[in-house]
Amino acid sequence: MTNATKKTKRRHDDPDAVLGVTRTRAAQRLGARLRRPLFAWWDVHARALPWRDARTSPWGVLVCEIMSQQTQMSRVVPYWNAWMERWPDAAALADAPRADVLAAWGRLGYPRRALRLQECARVVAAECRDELPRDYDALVALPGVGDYTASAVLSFAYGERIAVIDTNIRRVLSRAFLGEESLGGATGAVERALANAVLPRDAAASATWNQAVMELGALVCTAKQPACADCPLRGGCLFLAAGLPHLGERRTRPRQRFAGTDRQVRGIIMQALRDLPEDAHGVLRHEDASRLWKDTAQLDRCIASLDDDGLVEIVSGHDVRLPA
DNA sequence: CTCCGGTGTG
DNA sequence: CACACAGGAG
Repeated sequence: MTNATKKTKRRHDDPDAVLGVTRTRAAQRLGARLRRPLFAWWDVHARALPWRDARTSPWGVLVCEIMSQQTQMSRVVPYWNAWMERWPDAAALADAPRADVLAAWGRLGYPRRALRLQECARVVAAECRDELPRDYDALVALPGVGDYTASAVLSFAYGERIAVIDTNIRRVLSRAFLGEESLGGATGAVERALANAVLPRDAAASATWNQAVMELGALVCTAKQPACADCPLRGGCLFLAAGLPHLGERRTRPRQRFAGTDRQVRGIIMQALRDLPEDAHGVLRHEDASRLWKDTAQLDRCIASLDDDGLVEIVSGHDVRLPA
């Protein structure tokens, strides 16, 4: 899916139109006031993650962001280091066998991300002269790149002034500036407008702001147990002032259990394929696959869905292997 | 809104 | 055991 209609362009970004002039100005004033303590905190507490090295290419930043989708940074670090050494740019990744790409993805989870990353690499290599676009619409049109990832690349790799909105930033901004929890679900117009209202006007400062707010959400302003005593925003945080109302509340109803789901079964199959012995020549025979899961109907359904997703290939009718 | 992995943490 | 985690696509 590469057509431009799959993702909507950013709209409703004008804070005045969504929040009203008064609330917008109040948020801007508070944001300006909190910037200094936040940046001071960032200077001291920012984690020394490898992709924060100034020499990291925009492609390297993109790889990091894709790997980090729904995955903790600490788990990403070793994968990113090995990945960038093996495939330093889009052109290198584009030429790799899909089976190698999926195997290298290892236990990061959501292996479709690996597939999309390679599709993305092929587009960038073939259509963009191996150079990642510096344009929101072009980025968001790439496979596996949504609003968050496009914004993160523009802000962190290119230094453009754009509001980055992820789960951490939503939580921190909603708490500090609105005094309430960010409820689950899609990002609302209010949250988007708020992010734009408090984003520093200066481009360089805006990139630091995005990173610092995100880092604060990861290390201090966490979902369940925020360390308000250690927070650089405590002097102005509306959520703290209100007594942390409804701390940890979510609108989304509890997720389906993992045990017994297709996700677990698919994961087991992918793991078996990654860990196949050498003498298997990359092929998992159906007889061996059926020992991975008791419910044969579910197993076969999952193999079929993995095949549909391009994550496996079915050979000789019912054996399975990673795609070439 | 649902599906899509795997792991650290309380 | 429950739950959150630098989301994206159908």
